[in-house]
Amino acid sequence: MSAELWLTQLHENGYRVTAARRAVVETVEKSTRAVTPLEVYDLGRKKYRALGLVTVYRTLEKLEELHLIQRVHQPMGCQAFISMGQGHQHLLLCQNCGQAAFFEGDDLNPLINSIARKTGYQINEHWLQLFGLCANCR
Amino acid sequence: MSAELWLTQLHENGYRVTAARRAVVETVEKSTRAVTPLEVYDLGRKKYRALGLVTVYRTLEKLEELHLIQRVHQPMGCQAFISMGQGHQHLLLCQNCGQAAFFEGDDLNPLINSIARKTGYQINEHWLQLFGLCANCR
DNA sequence: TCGATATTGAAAATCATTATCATTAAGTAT
DNA sequence: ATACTTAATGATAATGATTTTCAATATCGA
Ligand SMILES: [Mn+2]
Ligand SMILES: [Mn+2]
Ligand SMILES: [Zn+2]
Ligand SMILES: [Zn+2]
Repeated sequence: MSAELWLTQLHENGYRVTAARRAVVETVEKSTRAVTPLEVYDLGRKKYRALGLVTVYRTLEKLEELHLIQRVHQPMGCQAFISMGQGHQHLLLCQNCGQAAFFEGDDLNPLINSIARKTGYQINEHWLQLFGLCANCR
Repeated sequence: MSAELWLTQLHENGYRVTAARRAVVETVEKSTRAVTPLEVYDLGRKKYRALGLVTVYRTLEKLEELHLIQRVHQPMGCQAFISMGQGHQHLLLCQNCGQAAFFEGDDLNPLINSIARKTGYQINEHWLQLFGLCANCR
């Protein structure tokens, strides 16, 4: 559904909407877990047979640049992407099946202020990620 | 200082203490920022001329396995290591010079419990990392 | 001191990612 | 709807980081 929005974003930013990009966008947008370029390639080829792996890399690059997707870091590797959540959200990942859930409501300000005072750092950003087992896998 | 402890750890776990490993250990242990294998190689060769890059990779692998070092994930790349903090600590990294500071005292339990309830996940682990500018760079 | 074998570094092999380039096709202007 | 400019594509080659192989060496317990 929102795949169309992504394609609109691409178009509005001067990029052309092609069959290859459709396949990539639809694949990544609908996934509820982080997908690697190779996974996107395999899944995307079911939608568009001629899709090339190189184009997957290039399209993911553009989607990341437009903040439509984000890179997901995990113990097993950091070359996976998932759609960007709405607003200030973080990820909760299933260690067994990879299922991702977004959450919000973390309030790190007290901690951040305290650390800033103690260390003298100016703190600009934070990464927070939770790992566990989803309802199905636990 | 604590480099000797690391070497002891290696020895106690059945690994031999060699000149190459000394060079790697002393380099990584004293660094206050995350270092890549290539950086360890360059710095380590000043201590032990014959050091090979392959040995750096192999030694880092063992140090990580013994929980003496940890991998550091950053926007620019995830192939860097820094000594493991004492107890439950997280990293605060300078976006300019890479200077790392450890901090503790984060209490995510209320958040984690709340998220667990809402999502049905069993949460086992969390990653938290702060980014900013150190006192020198700000 | 000796000897079994873990470790080493050079070189070759892998593997993921990136660059080239001739061909195709998106999208605007006609 | 057609033509045209040029972004985009995918096959292929190149790159670069990490791993594997392997013969030579060095560690460390006996
Ligand atoms: Mn947050
Ligand atoms: Mn914590
Ligand atoms: Zn799961
Ligand atoms: Zn700094």
